[in-house]
Amino acid sequence: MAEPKTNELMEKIVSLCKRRGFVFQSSEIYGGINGFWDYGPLGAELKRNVKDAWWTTMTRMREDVAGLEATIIMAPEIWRASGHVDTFADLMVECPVTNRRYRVDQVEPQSGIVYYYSGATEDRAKYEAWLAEKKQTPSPTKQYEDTRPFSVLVAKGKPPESARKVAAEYYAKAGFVQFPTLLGERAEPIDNTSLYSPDSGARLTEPRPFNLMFKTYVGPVESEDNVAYLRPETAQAIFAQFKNVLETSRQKVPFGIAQVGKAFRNEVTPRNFTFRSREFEQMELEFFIKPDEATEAIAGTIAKPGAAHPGEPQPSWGWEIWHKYWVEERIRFYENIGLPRTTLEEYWQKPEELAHYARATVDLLFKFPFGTQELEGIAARSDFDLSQHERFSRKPMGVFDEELRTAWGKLDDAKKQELSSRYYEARLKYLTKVGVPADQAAKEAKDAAERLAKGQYIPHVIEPSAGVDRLILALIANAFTEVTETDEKGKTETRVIMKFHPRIAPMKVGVMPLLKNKPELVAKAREVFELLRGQMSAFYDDGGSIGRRYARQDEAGTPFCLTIDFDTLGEKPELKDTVTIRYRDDGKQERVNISELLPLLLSKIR
RNA sequence: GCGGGCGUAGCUCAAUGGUAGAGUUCUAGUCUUCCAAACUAGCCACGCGGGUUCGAUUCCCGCCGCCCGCUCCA
Repeated sequence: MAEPKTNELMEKIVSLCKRRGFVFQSSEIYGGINGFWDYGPLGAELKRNVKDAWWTTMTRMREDVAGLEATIIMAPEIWRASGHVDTFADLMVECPVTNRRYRVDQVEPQSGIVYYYSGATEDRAKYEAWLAEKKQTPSPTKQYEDTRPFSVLVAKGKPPESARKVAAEYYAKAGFVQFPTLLGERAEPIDNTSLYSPDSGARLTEPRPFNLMFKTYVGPVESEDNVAYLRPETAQAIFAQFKNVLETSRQKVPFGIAQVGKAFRNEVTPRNFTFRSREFEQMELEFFIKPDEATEAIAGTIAKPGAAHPGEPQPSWGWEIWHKYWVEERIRFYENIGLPRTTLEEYWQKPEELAHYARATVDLLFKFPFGTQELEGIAARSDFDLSQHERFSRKPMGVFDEELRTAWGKLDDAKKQELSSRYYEARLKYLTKVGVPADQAAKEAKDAAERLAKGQYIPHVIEPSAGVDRLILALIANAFTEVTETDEKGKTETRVIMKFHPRIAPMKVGVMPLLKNKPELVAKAREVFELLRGQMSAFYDDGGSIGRRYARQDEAGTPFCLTIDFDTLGEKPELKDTVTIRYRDDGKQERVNISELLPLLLSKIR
């Protein structure tokens, strides 16, 4: 149940975003287009600041990360290697009870008895008991019957109750009725049908294309031969260019490749303002590490993570501690741009929730007004990605590690044997999982283990992957502050202050003359404005009263306002060439000499 | 994708089968010595398309969009 309060808050945030020019609906004059959003003047500055902060933190401030900017459209084979095409390229049917999807041509034909139902009505006694327990009144719009026909296949010899159970689940799930009484049951034997769900027996949905990737054609001819996709994530480009970056950046494992860019997913239901959009931007790092067997050969042991930030990277770090390291680094980043740790949640995915390639995944969640939702996922992806690209492209993705070769030579035989066989097992497991025939898999795994002994391996990956647009939304929600004030006449007024961290605030400073109709004040204010612009985003404003201008800047989230008054001009000689700096969050004011302004402000926004 | 609600100035809301009004914002001006002051003037709207009708913002249908619940989110 959504609290009405949170809806109200979201509405206020959406309204402010439009009113102040943070976010507009895409193509609004044509009625809008679902799942696409534009950033207005303030939103564009905010987004740029956030991306710059990420880029600076992740690449410029680190010696072990290099940048990349790849294209949105890439060779379609990339998406076959990554697994994005396979699952979704064909017509799919869905089981309405378990929601599992099947390729329509891969549903095994079944035989048995089909139980047909013409619909269901509400079991009022159960429904009312349930309402009483939940202390709710019935919804006036609630219908008490569902007239959609439904059918279930059960194996011969099974009792009709098993069919009824599935049918009841179906009707209850669809929402018309909570406690269905089934109508019009009749049974019929059937042979070799592919219309029913292999897991629940429920009648499958009509086949429909189900590909969440946007499709286009390269070249003027729209044929199947030149189909291409808009990338659904930026990560794959990093893997595809791994070797080129490695060779040109003079990096050695462990190192990372960072990229910021657009990605596209044809979401079934975009929701929650910009949170789930069809066109969105990602900030992704793929951090390549040695397999644990190599690390152990070099360092003798594998360091394990504790509860705290593990500190500076060490040669003994295995994948687990690297993973923990990146989780902590990413939380620090959010703290640095004004999202306190208390607004975030860490969610360690359970083994059964993990994607097929992942060894561990931590979601960093933000407490949005509409619920606690993912901002970033930090996945330990093993060597899955590079291995897949090696298999599909037939280009070697392994690296040669001098350190490993030297260390390996000094190991005793027992240790060599142990590490070798662990590496062999891991490779075998991967190869088997992706469908390589058993004898071939065994041979390839053996080759890989032999290469390891010579200093060669396919790096493993830790991937911190963040959504820019949902981060912007989080920052806006976090900054949004309402202040209600009552003046001496008893009139209450609610004002909005956007409390962005100065580092990411779209406008850093507002410059204004105290009075607009005094040319000396205006001239001096323009002079101060010229001094600052170019060094930071600055806004000159002389419209309306000074209070109105402050309020406007508060709503835009500008952390500092400078006011030029008669003392600036020398009315009080000791205050000549000083201005008032006014702070957004508490309205406090200080006098600052113009010559000190630039260093002072720069120190606050960096 | 299913079900429900909604759609009138930038925003918040009104009225109406005979082409719309307020507050606020915004713009310009007068004034104004620090937190949305006052006065004057001005700009700006019936989501799109079809139907019924002499006439539709109003009634009906379709589409688009937004919100809510389910679903989806590799």
